[in-house]
Amino acid sequence: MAKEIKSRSEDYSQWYNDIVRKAQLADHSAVRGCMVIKPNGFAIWENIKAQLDKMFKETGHVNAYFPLFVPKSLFEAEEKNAEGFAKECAVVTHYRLKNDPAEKGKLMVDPDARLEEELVVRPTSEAIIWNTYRGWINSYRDLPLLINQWANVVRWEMRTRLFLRTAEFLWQEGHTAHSTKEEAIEETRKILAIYADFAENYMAMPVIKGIKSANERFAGAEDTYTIEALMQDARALQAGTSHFLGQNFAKAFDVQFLNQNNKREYVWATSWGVSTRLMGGLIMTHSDDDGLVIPPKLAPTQVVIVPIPKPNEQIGEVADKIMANLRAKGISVKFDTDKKKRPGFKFAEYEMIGIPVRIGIGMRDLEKGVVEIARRDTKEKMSVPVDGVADFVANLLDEIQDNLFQKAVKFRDEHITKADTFDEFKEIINGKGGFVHAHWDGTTETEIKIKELTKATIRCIPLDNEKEEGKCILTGKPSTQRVLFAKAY
RNA sequence: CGGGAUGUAGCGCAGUCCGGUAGCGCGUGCGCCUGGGGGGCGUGAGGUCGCAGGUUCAAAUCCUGUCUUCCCGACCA
Repeated sequence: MAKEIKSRSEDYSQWYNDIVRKAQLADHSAVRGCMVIKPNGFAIWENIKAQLDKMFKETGHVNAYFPLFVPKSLFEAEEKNAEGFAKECAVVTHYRLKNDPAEKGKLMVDPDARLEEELVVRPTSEAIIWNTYRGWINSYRDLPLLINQWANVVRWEMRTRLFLRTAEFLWQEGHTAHSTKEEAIEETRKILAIYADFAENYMAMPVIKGIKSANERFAGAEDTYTIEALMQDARALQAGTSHFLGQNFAKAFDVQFLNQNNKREYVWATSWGVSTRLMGGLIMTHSDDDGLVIPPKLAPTQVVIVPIPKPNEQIGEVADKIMANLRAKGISVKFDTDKKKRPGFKFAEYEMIGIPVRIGIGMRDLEKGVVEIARRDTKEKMSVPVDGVADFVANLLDEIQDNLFQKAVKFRDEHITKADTFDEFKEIINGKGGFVHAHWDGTTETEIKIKELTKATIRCIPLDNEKEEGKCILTGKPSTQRVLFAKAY
């Protein structure tokens, strides 16, 4: 059978689309720019969600749910935020349809059912949440308020790609209120650390923690912190953001509290989010020309057992025993008893959908008391005695998780390059790509100019950045540190 | 939102220029043979040609409109 996935070297975009389709992660829908997340894709998202949710709760956050619609007057209250999102908002103007008198069987918007005030479909929930918080916060005893919500949001994007940028997407958005600036900044950084921990230790996707330039900052924030990952095509992906909002929203929505000295103060705020975009990052960090590769910690099914050539009683017995042992260790496993498909076909199919470990059991193996274990990341195959399978697989899953991360780290590190002149800068951006570590004079004007000339943007100023005197690569003006540039998704 | 492509069977495509009532490969149903990396032979099923109008004796094909998807740009998580 012909290869069904375009190779990465031939056409990276097409490869990505092929993976999403062939691994049955998502489909396009009847609605422009909106996707259907299929069971294979949603199962991974559920794992992402479960782990993050646990981490949020361990740090004192609780979940709640706020409405999809935001009255326009609330939405516009925080000016910068409203301005930032205005161009991509869906707006509800009517609340009723009626039969179209001109065309039988058709419906039309009832012109008599215009809303007095339009409702904005949330592109993010700060407005509705801060309007609500005003009623919840009275005293310093009510603080901090640490709330998260899992929700869908809508941003009317011109150009969409499955998972990476869709008009509607799923995400979590945390919205916290604090009595001091320091505590809010600490919260912002704490969440960033959780995101980085999750990205690296669960997704096996190395990230750089940093702070955004003014130009790339979230509208309405004082500071935006980010985790930036690098995809296999050497383009950067913003994988999560955590915002220190200062008192902007507290002032816009008049959220004040009485401090211990009985004085009224505005609260300090944060917001933070990661979205289904992480799925895109996961795909583009690990997958290869044979299909999806999922790190074991997020794989809905970690191990699949394939009988060779087809199941019989003896193979079934061994498979059952192995499954029981694996499950006792908390490993998810599936036994493929489908008699209609051939082993070779199953091998290819499970590689396509990214199951980390495959166990092949045939009569020839059983005569020797072994099974064949194949790992998805390296395609390596090993013979392992039946009795030791559970321990072997448990170790192997850890090893795969680690190997995926190390491989990604190596690639990322090889694609961080220093540039000291603009010619060098352009050569790297247009050549090997990746992050370019270069001096910048700190002005938005220069940043925009560089973007116009090279399409590279400032991804972040790394938190662990070393201070270093230098000259801006474009203007030659003095600079105190290098920042990371890259072409980004 | 601008430029360029695209839409025909589940998937990938040909047919469109030069209108005449739809075809190929893969998949799929059934049968037999096979069986340690996407099997072989045989025999079937499956499409109001994206949608809506129009021209015509006749439209996948020509015209108009509209929508989808992809690529490039602008915008953006």
